[in-house]
Amino acid sequence: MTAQPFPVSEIVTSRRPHRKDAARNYDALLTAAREAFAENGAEASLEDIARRAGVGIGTLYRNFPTRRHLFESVYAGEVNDLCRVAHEVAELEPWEALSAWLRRFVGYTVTKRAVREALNDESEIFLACRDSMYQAGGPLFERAQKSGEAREDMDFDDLLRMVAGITATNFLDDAQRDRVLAVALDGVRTAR
Amino acid sequence: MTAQPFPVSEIVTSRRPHRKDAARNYDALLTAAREAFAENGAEASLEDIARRAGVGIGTLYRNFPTRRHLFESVYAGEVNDLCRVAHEVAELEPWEALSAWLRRFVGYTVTKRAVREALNDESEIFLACRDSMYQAGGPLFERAQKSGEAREDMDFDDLLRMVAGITATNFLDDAQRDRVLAVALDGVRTAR
DNA sequence: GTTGAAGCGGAGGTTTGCCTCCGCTACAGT
DNA sequence: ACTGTAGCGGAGGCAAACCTCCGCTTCAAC
Repeated sequence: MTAQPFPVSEIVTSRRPHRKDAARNYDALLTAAREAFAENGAEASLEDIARRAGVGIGTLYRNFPTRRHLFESVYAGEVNDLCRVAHEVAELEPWEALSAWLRRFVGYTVTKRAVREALNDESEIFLACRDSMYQAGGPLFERAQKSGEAREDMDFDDLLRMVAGITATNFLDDAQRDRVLAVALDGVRTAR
Repeated sequence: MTAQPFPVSEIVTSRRPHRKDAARNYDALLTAAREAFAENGAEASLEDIARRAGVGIGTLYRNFPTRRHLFESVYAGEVNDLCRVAHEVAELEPWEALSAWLRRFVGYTVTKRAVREALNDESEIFLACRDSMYQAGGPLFERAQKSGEAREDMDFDDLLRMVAGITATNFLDDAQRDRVLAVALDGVRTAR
């Protein structure tokens, strides 16, 4: 949520301010935005986000001149986390590592809800974020392919979109989501 | 698009008017709405729909008092079609029948785009539509299960949500969508 | 043809969200 | 402690979409 020394955050447009109160507001906005985007999708009301964060609408616009700036900052934060997780799971067995990482991927609610709208987006930041996420997660998939556990006739982009699509859907409950995801991943796995 | 003698349409709220011009407008609205919903999701502008249909906004509201009436009418039409298709494919081999039906399911763009928002909806009409769709499509799935081609540890609702989720996502192109869908369906199939 | 009623359509009031602007506040450097 | 400036916040103007209402049009029954 705050700054961290990872590739993606360098690119991100708006910088966390230096003054103490301002920095607090910045963080509050990011948190509020993540919540709002998760709840209402990428179209969430900016005024509502400012209200949640307990700041004026002016403050929101100063930190994030456009809705896109805000959205991209939140998105970049999640991508960053995912990149870090990819490093953390690298020591597990191939398939285990991949599916652990995908489970984390599922947990990122902003991306989950908005990825459907944003995944085709051409903006520089989105592309950069996707790149670094693909660089972090892709090897996990390739490793699983090399070890013979993941099928060869699909690529990492296919996989991510599949998982994103499934997790963006409404389910009766979390159990159903997990069940469906497991079925789909069985399709990714080669002969069991 | 117009009236047809199938279960669901009985329940639908708004009736096609008798007068010739009125009936034409009604159909035009339904067509325009389907287009608009497919393009912009369930939040499409009603004024835009009226414009596309070449009628005044007042006419739209007379036929469909609320956005929901309109949406439900379009939805019901697609459900109807799907029910009919289910009968048509009944003579094919079990797995073939199921996947042929699902391919048609994928083609229904309104449902596809909006199902994610609507599939948990509690409205009477939605429930009724889902019921009749499940009654039409469910047997195809059960047949595939009995013949040993579909796994037993998931139900038809799981399957539909999985397919809906995947097809509602953005893909680079249709080829990718088909590829991903095929992978997921491989997960549904039992040992090949 | 006449005529009554069903249907039409869009002007306009209302709401909701976007974004700018500027007088006020409070931080941090000296 | 003082003070310049970065930062605050919300009033208010604008745009978009919603929905109602009512005078005009057009159908179809006779």
